[in-house]
Amino acid sequence: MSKFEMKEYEEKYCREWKHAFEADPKDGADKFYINVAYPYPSGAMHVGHGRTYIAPDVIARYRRMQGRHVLFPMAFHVTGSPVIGISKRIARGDEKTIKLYRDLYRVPQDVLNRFTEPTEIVKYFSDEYERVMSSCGLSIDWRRRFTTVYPQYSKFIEWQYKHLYEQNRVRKGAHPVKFCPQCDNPVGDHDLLEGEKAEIVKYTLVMFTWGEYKVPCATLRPETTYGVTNLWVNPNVTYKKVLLDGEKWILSPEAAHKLSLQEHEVKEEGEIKGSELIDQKMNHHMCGSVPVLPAEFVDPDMATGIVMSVPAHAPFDYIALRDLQKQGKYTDITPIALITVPGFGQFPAKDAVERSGIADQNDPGMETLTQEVYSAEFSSGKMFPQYGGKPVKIAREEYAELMREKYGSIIMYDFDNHNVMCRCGSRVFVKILKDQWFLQYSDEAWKKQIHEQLNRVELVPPEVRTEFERTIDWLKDWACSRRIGLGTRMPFDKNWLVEPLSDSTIYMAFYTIAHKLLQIEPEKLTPEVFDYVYRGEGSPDNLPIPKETAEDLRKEFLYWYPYDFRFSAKDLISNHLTFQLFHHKALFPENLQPKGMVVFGMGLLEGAKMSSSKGNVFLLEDAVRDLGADTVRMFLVGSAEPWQDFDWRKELVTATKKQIERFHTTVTEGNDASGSCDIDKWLISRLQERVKKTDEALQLFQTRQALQEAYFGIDSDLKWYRRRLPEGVTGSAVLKEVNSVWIRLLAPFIPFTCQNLWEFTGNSGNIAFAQWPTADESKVDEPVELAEELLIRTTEDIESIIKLIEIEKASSITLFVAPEWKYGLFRKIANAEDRNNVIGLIMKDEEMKKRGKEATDATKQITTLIHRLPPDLVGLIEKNDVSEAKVFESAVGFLEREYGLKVKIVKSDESSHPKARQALPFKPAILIE
RNA sequence: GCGAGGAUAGCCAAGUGGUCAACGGCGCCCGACUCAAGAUCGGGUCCUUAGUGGUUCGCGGGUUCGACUCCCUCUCCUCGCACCA
Repeated sequence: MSKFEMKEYEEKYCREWKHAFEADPKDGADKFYINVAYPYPSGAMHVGHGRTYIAPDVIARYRRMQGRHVLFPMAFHVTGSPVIGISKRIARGDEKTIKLYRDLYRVPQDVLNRFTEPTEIVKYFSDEYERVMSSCGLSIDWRRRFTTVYPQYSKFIEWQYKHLYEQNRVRKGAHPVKFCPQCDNPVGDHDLLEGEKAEIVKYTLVMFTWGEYKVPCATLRPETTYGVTNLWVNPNVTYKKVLLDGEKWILSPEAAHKLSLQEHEVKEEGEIKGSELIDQKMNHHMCGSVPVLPAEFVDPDMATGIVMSVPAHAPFDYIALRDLQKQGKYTDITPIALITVPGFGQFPAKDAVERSGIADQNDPGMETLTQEVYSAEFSSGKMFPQYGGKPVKIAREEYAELMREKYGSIIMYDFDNHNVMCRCGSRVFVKILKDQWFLQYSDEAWKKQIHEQLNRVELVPPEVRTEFERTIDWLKDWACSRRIGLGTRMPFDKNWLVEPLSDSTIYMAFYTIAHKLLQIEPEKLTPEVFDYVYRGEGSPDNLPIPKETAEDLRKEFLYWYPYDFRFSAKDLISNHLTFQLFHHKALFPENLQPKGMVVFGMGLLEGAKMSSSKGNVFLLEDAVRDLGADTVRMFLVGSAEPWQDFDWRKELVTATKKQIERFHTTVTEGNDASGSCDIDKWLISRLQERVKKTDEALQLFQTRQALQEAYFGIDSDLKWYRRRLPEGVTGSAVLKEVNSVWIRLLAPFIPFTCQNLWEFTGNSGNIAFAQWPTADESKVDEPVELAEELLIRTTEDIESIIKLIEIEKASSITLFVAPEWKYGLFRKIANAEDRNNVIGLIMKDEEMKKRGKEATDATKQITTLIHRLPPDLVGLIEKNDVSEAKVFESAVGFLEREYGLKVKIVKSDESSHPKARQALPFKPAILIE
């Protein structure tokens, strides 16, 4: 088979299969609905995407051949903002982006010019996706293809959110987000140039008063306010006087700006130098009047730029105060302790500093030291009795609340240390987004339902279950509305778009009738229509669509739903895969909930992580063109199980191609064979086991294991088969039977080649619908397999001996077959309760007693042998009465031909040769001389 | 840092208490075919060795007659940690 032919039949079948997998409800058929997370078509498909869709296709094809009525649909997710960014960058002439699309994805220049319009990008790539997916032989019903911005889909989303809203699962809330003022939009971590690990920290502002002014000190530890001895202000900073929500405040300029983004009205009124604040007295209800001390370490860009000092419990404060006191200043200030911590003395901060030997506040160890005291006090600290005596853990929240209620404290958000930059180059701040909509995943009752539901979902591989459980527990409310991007407007608040992950939770239900919905004018798809179709609520009469249409939609939905399995990459467990469980539960009854999920691993390219942005990808289209779709398929599902990471290595893929070619050659050649041979029975017997194992593996989605059996297993059986054929014979008629089974067994993996061979071997029709082979137990012949196993093991022994001796000296092989009494021993030991202590048992036998040492030696050897043989085999040996002598006698011709030596078979008890005594059941003594 | 999963011979990888020196593939080596190369086919591939024995399955301990397999410590890797597909 030349490369040319492989390509040729692949293209031919691709055309023929265009409509082959369109699935309509069929009465009496056992449906199987499988689906995959749809792609976001913003770039070309690479081989990593390939596996995501090929693995489910293999399963779809397997089930179809089993007689299941399979639905495998596909659509495109185009909601969200990435393509908007891409088109902007292309419009702006961004080198990197243009290079990626022009050179790596090979978008023609005229098309690229149109990419300044975001929808053009997804339009172009979704067509490309369909083309490439088809060329891979994916058995998809393409009539159901849609994108998430089709008006009919929007109607579906509106219907869904109307329900969620009515169920009170979508609520308005305010949340702090990372926000870029220049883009005027929240930014996710992937939008950041810098500071990706930055976290939003929630400070409590402790409001000191200074005359008519309020002086906010930001703290993470409001419970320590009783221990404040002074404030710290940076004398070199010029602070602002502002009117914040109508009150006079003093704070750093940066802080003023930050708070203006956090739902506060900030009006600038004037300035005041830090130095002017030094030595002023500030008041707070909880600590009284305290002085302001100078501190250059105070960062105006950190929270409010004014800090309260608790030298008893904060190492930083302690050292700073100590340094000033060393200069003879502020010697009247003494730390005020208010927390006891096991392992520390009266002043934990002082202890920690002295223990660590840190000399000054610029020491890099200060950070760790602070953390140490902070953690110790948080986990095991207790407030002094006069401050309530509660554990810090609890007191902190209580004080924070008290201070917000009584002492004018408010919350301020800021990043922890990091400088955060947007991709646009502008600095990112924390902004409170008000009126944002949230899905109430934090709702305990809802969570409980999902936990219960999860127990009924089949998960592959089973190990991911704990991760799902964790995710459900960990989920908080999810902001489900966006200002910009493509998508559907919230039906109850048209100012917001439904967030991209939030509009992709129940679209598997849309697939079931997508092709029909797309024929209906969107405005007719009212919530009442969907209520009837998807929930069976109301009546099909008086809907905007004809009654028959409504009933037909309802029927088809119920025919396919619930889906049987959903496939997705493992990184979606913590969002999409779990979200969809929540939404299914909210909208559909118990009998329509998801039944199973299969989670994928990631893809590597030559050992390195695949990444489009780094250009480290291999395009699926190129792979199919260069190596053939079947090669790509077989490699992607055969080199690792779906949930394991796979590594696309050119060398291995090329080897896969050769394997397919070998398969093709073997089948083609075997087709002409006729007649029959002794070994036929063995081959057919083995084949049943291969079929069974392949099937078992596929049932568990183990595509790799299935291929091991279906391809390599049968291949290696055939190897032994050919070796055992009489001289000059290349095969027998039995190969036709093997071929027929083999072709069908591999059809889910390499459908093109199998279709070609299917026709070559005289069949017609699409092999995708041919009958899946099943094992025929009546063809399993244990004695024959056992005899062959004995021969295989013996040849291996002979070969290892030949390898070790000087072969030119040898002229004959003698096989000494174990005597009957050793077989008796074998059975006795195999059946013994305790195989390790059988000597006593054996020696009760008078005959064995007479044999003496010979018997004890044999017992030891046989015990070891039994431990070393596969348990199944031990059972078979014991059960079947195979005459070793006969097996070897009939194989003398074969053995003599194999080794070019004279072969003699001798019963060991009829020989006086010392070697003969070594003979064991299933392990003849071998003498080569 | 937290959560989940993982670490097996040159590489990939199977293997969950005795079937294990460890399936299979790749690479490499030898042989057959060929004028030759490639492809294909057969064999070999830890050290030793008449089919045996020894030392191996991230590091270090432990349980057991016996551990790649069970338990503990540590090291390293991958994924996720949210408003993003």
